[in-house]
Amino acid sequence: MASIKDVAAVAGVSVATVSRVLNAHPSVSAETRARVLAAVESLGYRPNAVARSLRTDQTHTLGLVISDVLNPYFTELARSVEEEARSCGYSVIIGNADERPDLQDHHVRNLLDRRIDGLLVSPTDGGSPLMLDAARAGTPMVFVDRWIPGVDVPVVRADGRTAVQDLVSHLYRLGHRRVAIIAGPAATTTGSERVEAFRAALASYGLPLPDVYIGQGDFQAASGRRVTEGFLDLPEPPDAVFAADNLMALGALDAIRARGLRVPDDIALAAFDDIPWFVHTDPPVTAIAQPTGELGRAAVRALVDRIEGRPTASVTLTARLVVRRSCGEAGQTGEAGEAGQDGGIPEQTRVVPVPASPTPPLPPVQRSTT
Amino acid sequence: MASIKDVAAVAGVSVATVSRVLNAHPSVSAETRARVLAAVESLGYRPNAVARSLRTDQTHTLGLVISDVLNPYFTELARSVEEEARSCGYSVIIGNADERPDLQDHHVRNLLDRRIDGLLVSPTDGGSPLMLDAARAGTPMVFVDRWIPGVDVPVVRADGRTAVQDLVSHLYRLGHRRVAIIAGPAATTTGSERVEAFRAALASYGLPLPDVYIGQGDFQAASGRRVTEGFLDLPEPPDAVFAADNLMALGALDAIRARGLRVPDDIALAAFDDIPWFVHTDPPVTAIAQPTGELGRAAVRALVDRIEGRPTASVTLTARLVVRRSCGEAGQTGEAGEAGQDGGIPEQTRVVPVPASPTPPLPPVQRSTT
DNA sequence: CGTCTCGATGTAATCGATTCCAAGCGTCAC
DNA sequence: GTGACGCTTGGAATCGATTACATCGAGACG
Repeated sequence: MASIKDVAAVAGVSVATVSRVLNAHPSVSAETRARVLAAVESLGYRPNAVARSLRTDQTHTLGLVISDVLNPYFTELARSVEEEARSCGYSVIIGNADERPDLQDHHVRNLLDRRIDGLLVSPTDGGSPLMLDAARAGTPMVFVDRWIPGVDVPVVRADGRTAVQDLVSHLYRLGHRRVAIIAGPAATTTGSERVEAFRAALASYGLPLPDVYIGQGDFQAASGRRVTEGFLDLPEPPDAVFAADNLMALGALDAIRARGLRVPDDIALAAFDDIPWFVHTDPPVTAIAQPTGELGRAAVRALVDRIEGRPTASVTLTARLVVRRSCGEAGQTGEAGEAGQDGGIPEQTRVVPVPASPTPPLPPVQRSTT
Repeated sequence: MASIKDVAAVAGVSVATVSRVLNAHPSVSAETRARVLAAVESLGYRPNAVARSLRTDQTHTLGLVISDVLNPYFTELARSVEEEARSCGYSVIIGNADERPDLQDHHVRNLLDRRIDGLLVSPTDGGSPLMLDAARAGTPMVFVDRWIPGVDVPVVRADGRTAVQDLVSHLYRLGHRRVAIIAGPAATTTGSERVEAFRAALASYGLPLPDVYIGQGDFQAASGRRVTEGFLDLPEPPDAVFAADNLMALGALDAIRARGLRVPDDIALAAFDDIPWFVHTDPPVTAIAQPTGELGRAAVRALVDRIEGRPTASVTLTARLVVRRSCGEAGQTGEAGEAGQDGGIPEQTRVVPVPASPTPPLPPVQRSTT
């Protein structure tokens, strides 16, 4: 592959001049520039990004470490991250942790070794020494979706408390009183937060959340199935189940169907994270939708700000409840084609008109500087 | 960040010796090795992969350019590729083309600039000059799923002809005679191949595939919806629709539901590419399943072979029909929990027991050296 | 007409590794 | 005693770029 030396030789100039032309340095005569460009063209020369990175100490690359690519929520997040990064002149290298701390560490180490300019992480656990060290050492870093408490790193996430409150209100009005949750790993913020929000919302209706109604999942489908089976084996099974992510909801659907039970007649189901498929499941699943694309874009902007030395703010957006049929038929239906998803596909969906809620709603967007 | 020089200084040796220790070169005394390792440890030194790549002209990185990350088929493919690559000591950088040739080119160029060791591509179109040049220039390359005819690059893919034949046989037995297809872009091999296989299978049953029953899609949900609407507007709409990928099937479901029609009573639906969600849609969707994980692994193995100078073979695996309920109830039901997907989730599924087929079945696996 | 300035270009150092070559030194055989 | 050999180790070139500094020539100005 042709190098800058070859170009210099063909154009009859020094490598410095070639470099100047390539980097749009002003002090190159028009005539020389043309000659160099012609040489570049004729050789099909492309600068070696590796050499350039070594010299400039910049890779124009962002690392993104996510918990599970197979989860449509993270897939969409990854996509929006790449899109925004590209428009900012950065590439993205994705590391998939599969919810495994060791794999997460592997990817963080790998990305750091490659000298990425900045790191976007949705941590799988409470944080390995490696990640904490990196943060402390000044690697530009931003947490997205999940975060690690006590680390001085901006966080871009969605607050689901209002939406969870709306969900509980929805369940309550449909007559559900024995409600259970399939929780995510306690080590993740989203895992514990969603349980707490759910518990608080239930409490505001005077409903308990007994321990047997808290199933420990790991954000994967299989755990949703396992936990749901446990619920159904209880002497007094719940009449509604809330899955803390979409894959565990899928597992729950599996388990319920395997028992020959019907949603929502025998048991209601709702999920955190909305995905296109939920419109077409049997029945369509009521879910809490995060502004995923906006989350990804905001995270990239925050990280790029940090990389380029600008002040960086944490961003909190709000999630919203999307009512479908999996918790029971509300008074009204709204069956026709409705609000579209990203691609403009008609969705069988109703964004809940903020039902009467005993707790004050949160402001739609919070911003705080870190 | 500490460099090899710092390590050398701390250990009281030259950089050459440090490098030897790091690369497990034999001629270093045990005592020196220990001293160097101690220095590495105390400094938290990690070798700079950028510098190393520049010197060795190897990045130990594979590029993967896929057509659409949001398509669960490609997500799973990407995941298995990364997994296998990791076990071979390579990292993967994914480029998402979003079915856009310009984006595909952007990513190929970017990956080439980064001097990846090899390229895995599922081309969005017939192939840009850029990609053809790269192939000709000797960049180790392997096509996966889709390919570009006439280019001397190994192909790893699944043959769906048998499965399509099985599908048509299934449709025929259920009484469907007016069958339509939502095709992918003609520029992709999978786009045209699936139409041809479908047409051939129909012909073997004496059924026509008139032009009005061939809808032009682009592998995205919106096009599936649009094409299906067109079908339903025909004076004589089809009684069965075959979508050439899962996203277009999703769009078709949307369109059918928006008309208030029922699957399979009013119209049957089947899809190419099986995904976990198809088990839980209303109704569960009959689909042609590719051995996605194996495809990804085989592709990586082929590419690594090529990179490391071993002979490389094209690989063709076979897809199989998975019968569910979206084409109508067959004689039997098979309602209980059944064969699992990758994660072991019970699926409401029946792998078709190779129905009587007028054409001879293909051998299960073909291998040919390229 | 000499010098000063400025634009255009080249020379060479540098980034952080790897690796060839040479050198130092101890040991052993003759 | 000395030459050869082998084991360790260091010096220095190298990969392909960027960039500070030097140089050179031409035009401006006193």
